[in-house]
Amino acid sequence: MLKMILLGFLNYTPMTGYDLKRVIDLSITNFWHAHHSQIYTTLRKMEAEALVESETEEQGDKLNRRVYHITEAGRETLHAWLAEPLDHLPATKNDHMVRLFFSAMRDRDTVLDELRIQRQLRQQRLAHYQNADLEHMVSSGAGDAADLDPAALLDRLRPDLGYWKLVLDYGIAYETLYIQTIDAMITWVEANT
Amino acid sequence: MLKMILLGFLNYTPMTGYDLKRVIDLSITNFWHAHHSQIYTTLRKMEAEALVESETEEQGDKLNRRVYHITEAGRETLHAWLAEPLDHLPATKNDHMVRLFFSAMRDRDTVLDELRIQRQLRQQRLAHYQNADLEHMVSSGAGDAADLDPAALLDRLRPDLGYWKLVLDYGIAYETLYIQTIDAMITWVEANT
DNA sequence: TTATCCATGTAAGCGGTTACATGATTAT
DNA sequence: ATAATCATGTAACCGCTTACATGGATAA
Repeated sequence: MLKMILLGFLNYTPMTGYDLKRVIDLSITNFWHAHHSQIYTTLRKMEAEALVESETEEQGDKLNRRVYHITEAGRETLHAWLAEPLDHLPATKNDHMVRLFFSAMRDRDTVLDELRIQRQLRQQRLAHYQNADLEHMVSSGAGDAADLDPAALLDRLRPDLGYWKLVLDYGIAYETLYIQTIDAMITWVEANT
Repeated sequence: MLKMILLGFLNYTPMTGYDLKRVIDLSITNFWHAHHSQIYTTLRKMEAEALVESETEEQGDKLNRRVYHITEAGRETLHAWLAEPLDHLPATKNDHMVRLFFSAMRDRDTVLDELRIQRQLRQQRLAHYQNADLEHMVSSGAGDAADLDPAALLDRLRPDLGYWKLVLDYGIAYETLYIQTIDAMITWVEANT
């Protein structure tokens, strides 16, 4: 999966591992994440599989940048992956719900504390989503597309913007629901324990 | 995490690895899951850590059942884990949203197919949740609590039932929202691509 | 001057998946 | 007769986290 994500971003423009880490953290971080260590090692594996190639940008006394670009084989792999519709529900994990499941054996106050903390964190994430301005993020170079000027970049990514907004809207709807759910949970715990 | 889940269930009653696999799949499966191979190996590790102990039930020509029970150290570990409120948002992963994010480079029909397939799967899960009858599941021995009769079992698990229902209600609300979101996505794709 | 950003890696180890392997019992 | 359920394991491998390690450039 991470391989496909890296191919997905490299399909826009060549980037370093550092760039990829940043761009993931600025976009799909709440649907997929990876530490830099994993990204660097995965890129090496992908190069061995000929999905990407890299050139080291020599730059004097600074640390060299290793810039990766997607290969034709990489593009094919990416498109093959996207061509086959996902035919099962992605597995979800949610520590908080698991803990809630076992909460009859906990202190009432601990449960309430946890619910309030989670509520606040969800609220923060929601605010972050709501303040996100995709067009601005793209044109200010969040994607950092090499040698293009902001306007040209925005133009090239115009078709993507619609899908990115769909994903963002889902994030907003999800966090909103989660907060409502937590509120109902708090009310129930206060009344029934 | 899996260790805590196993402790959580063993805290109700002693069980085999097979039982634990089944009870997880009947309860929190949509918030956490594990293959039987992982459960068996994890139980062995937990026994080495003295969190659980096991006895092998000899039963003639049938395959022996290895019944695990929680130890005092296990109970302490479980309670310590539950006592500390979760202070960060659990990481989420969602292949479908990641794929949607990259969907500008896909065929319109592939995207729509995928959305419709995902919608159907979500609908099935929702129906499953809506048909779930917690009291019936407990009293008919889904938990399989050893030597207790259904009525006594239900009585003992009465305090848990409230929390289980909260988690179930969240599941219902989540799937409902997801289906609505997919519908909006389908509409958008049909109109704009 | 202190912290953050840029930039890249290695290594140990745990978590988790997939596949292999076996075999009796019970339900359709 | 066939499939599903009960029941337990091993092994290879990949994914992922955590920690270690380094060092220049830039901003507060």
